[in-house]
Amino acid sequence: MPEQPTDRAALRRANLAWVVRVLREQGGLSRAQLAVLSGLSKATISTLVAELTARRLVRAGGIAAGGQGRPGQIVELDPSGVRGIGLEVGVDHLAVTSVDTAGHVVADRRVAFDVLSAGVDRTMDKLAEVAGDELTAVGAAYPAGITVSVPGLVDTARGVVRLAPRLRWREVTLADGLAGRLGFPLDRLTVDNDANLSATAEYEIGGMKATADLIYVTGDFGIGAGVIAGGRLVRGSIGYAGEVGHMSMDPMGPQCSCGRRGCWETQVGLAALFHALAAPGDPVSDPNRPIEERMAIVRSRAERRDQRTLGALHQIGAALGVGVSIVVNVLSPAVVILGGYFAALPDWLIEPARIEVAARAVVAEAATVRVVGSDLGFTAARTGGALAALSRVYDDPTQAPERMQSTEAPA
Amino acid sequence: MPEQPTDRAALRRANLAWVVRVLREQGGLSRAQLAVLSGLSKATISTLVAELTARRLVRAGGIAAGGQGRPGQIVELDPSGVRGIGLEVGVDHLAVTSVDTAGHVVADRRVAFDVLSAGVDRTMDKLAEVAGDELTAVGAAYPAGITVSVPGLVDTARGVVRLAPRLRWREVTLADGLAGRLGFPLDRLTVDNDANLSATAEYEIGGMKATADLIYVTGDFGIGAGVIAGGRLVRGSIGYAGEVGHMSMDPMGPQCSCGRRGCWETQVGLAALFHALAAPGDPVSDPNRPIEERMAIVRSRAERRDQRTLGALHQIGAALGVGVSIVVNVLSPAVVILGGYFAALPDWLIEPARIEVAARAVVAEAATVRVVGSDLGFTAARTGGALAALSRVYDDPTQAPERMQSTEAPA
DNA sequence: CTTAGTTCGGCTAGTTTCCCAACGAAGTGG
DNA sequence: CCACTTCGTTGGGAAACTAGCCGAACTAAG
Repeated sequence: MPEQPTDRAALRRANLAWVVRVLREQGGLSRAQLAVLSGLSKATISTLVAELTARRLVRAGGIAAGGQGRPGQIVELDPSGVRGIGLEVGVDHLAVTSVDTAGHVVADRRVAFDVLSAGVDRTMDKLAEVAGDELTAVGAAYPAGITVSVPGLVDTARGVVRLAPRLRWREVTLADGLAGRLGFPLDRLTVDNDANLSATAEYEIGGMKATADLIYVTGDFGIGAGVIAGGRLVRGSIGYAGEVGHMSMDPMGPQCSCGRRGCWETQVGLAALFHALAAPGDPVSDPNRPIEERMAIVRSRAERRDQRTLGALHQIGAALGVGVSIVVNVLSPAVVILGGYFAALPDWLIEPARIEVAARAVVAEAATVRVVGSDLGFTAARTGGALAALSRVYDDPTQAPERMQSTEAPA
Repeated sequence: MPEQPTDRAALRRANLAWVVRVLREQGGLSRAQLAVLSGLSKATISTLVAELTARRLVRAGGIAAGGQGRPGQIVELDPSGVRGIGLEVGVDHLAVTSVDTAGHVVADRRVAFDVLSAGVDRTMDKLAEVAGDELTAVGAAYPAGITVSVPGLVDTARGVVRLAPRLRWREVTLADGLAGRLGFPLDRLTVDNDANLSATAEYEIGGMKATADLIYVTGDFGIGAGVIAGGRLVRGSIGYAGEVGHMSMDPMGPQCSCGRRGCWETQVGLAALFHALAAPGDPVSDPNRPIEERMAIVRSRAERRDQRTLGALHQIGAALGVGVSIVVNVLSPAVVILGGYFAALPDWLIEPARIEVAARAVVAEAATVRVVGSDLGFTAARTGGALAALSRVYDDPTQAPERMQSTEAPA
């Protein structure tokens, strides 16, 4: 099981990746600055930059202003060269997002689609169609990879969806199916859990970017978590880390769909929310309305200080905080990011959650752990997928194809 | 914060470390086998082995038997060259362990010492004395490092014990104090939490060795956990990961010393055990008896099928399982190792815990996660410390001093 | 406007580390 | 004893980084 030892090619790869990583974190830098930061010589930096330019990962930027002496020529990421593509399978929609090397979302499209009635094959057909459109739109840029976000347990190594109750999927060989339909290489097509990818998105470009220890909690009918520890995604031994929805919170709690009692999901899942704040027949509980619309109704009621709504939200926020405090005590993250519907009702859910966490975390921790709403909204998972796809090239820039010699136009 | 880029020295270090790591995991191998495993050339392997030999990390072993052709000369770790030293501060004792490169414990000494009445300074004096004796005993071998295990929250970067309630320590600059007293370089002296080090020991040499995702749970008055995910210790943003003792398990549970209700510790800590299985005045509850003796009494009662004892153990085992199931759902480890007093009563605590975990873990997980008792007993923490100290040299073999040229005796 | 000073980035020579190919060494099998 | 196989070393060569020099480009001062 020992990782590969390092040969010279790996050394080069590591240094190319280092340059890309620094440019990504610090923005444009001159070669001289890169040399100082890296400890490598200017000559080495120049060859690295030349190779990255040939691979269309970086390009010449402006001229560094100010200071004495010859100004440096800025080297910056080239947003036009490479794209990462994220796909998303939801219960009632499919979506695609494309990000450039700078981490900017250059395309985001969501199409309504009833996955349940379409079934696996027709869903894959449609997903391939959506992905194919985006691949065409990418044009001359190199599509570094495609990552599919799925709300369920995923065997990432094989690209198989083991179990996605909400989609009624079980043992779906999604990576194979898509690669075949798209003619896209299988090794650049991955499938992952939505919470994991959302956590990745928050880590890469979210408000708490580059926080090495963070946890993302999805708020939906099911509750899941994506865990990043020490700057690396924690998947667990069989890839099922973050399945926090079925933590036992209350031995006497209500029955859960999993058959047990008092799972966290029964306290803070969307079903619990609707049950707590609306009688049957209330439009808020109408499963045919889009979730954003229902959230808007809840928000307006809360703003009108409707007592039942406020009470329900407070109760759920508190239960949310109790669960979060457990995860905090296990993992000691710097920040817990609440996504999905939690982020849609920040004023009423996150504040009570914060109070519970502060009261329950280990003393010294309470002062440092932050609980915040996601600002990526419902696009977090697919954006994370697109970023994860990009990271293939970030981690090994030699994956990007080398451009022909710069055709120097003769005078 | 990008890590160091790779220069040639780092390349060499990585390859030296790779050889050591493989030899540690696979035992002795010939140069030819190492070349095949690594993908490096035989020539490169030869130079790597030569350097490691000069640094006394490996030595020539026997001759590989069997097969056609010239038999290979085995290269194996040299147990005499380097030592890792682990110190342990307990409430009623200090201890020291020394391990060699093969991971074998070559010395283990425990001295009774009342830390509470001695206070911080006298404890550090005594600890330095114990460590000094061991440094002398190490002789010609190179002491790679010293790691001190403390039952509490530790700032590992600074070597400061932030809070250790059982020792009544707060903000103790242990690394500085010891380094000064011992004349040992500060950068090779670290302080860490006992659960983290126990997890390290299990990962390095325990029965579940090399399991990349494992969790170690200490059973004592306080409950703590050491988390290894993806082969790396998870410390959390401020180093307080694994503080599972104060997870809220039951909103209506008994009062905890931390002031809240229903913490896991109140259900499965040693205090809960004694409370459940003995009336006041019972010798089992006598805090002046050593813990091993009290456990022996409990064990004999359980073997005699004493009803109160069996009931208490079953109840605690079940609560143990509920808590473990939460951690399992968050982290999806391959194994949960129960240490401390849990390991002393395996037949009566671990089996009920297993049943709860199987019933509560996410479906697919229940089949794969294992719950076992530690077989390192009460020495896990200090052994882990010694191994952690060794890992400094494993990770960068150039830390070990280079021996003079092999003084070839003239004929 | 000229000159001095500073910094940038490319260039060349040199070092380190790894790779390749060939070869002697040390066994087995006939 | 000889063919055969495999091991580990050796020498030549390539890849990648280093050191230091130089022209280029800009600022500052006279």
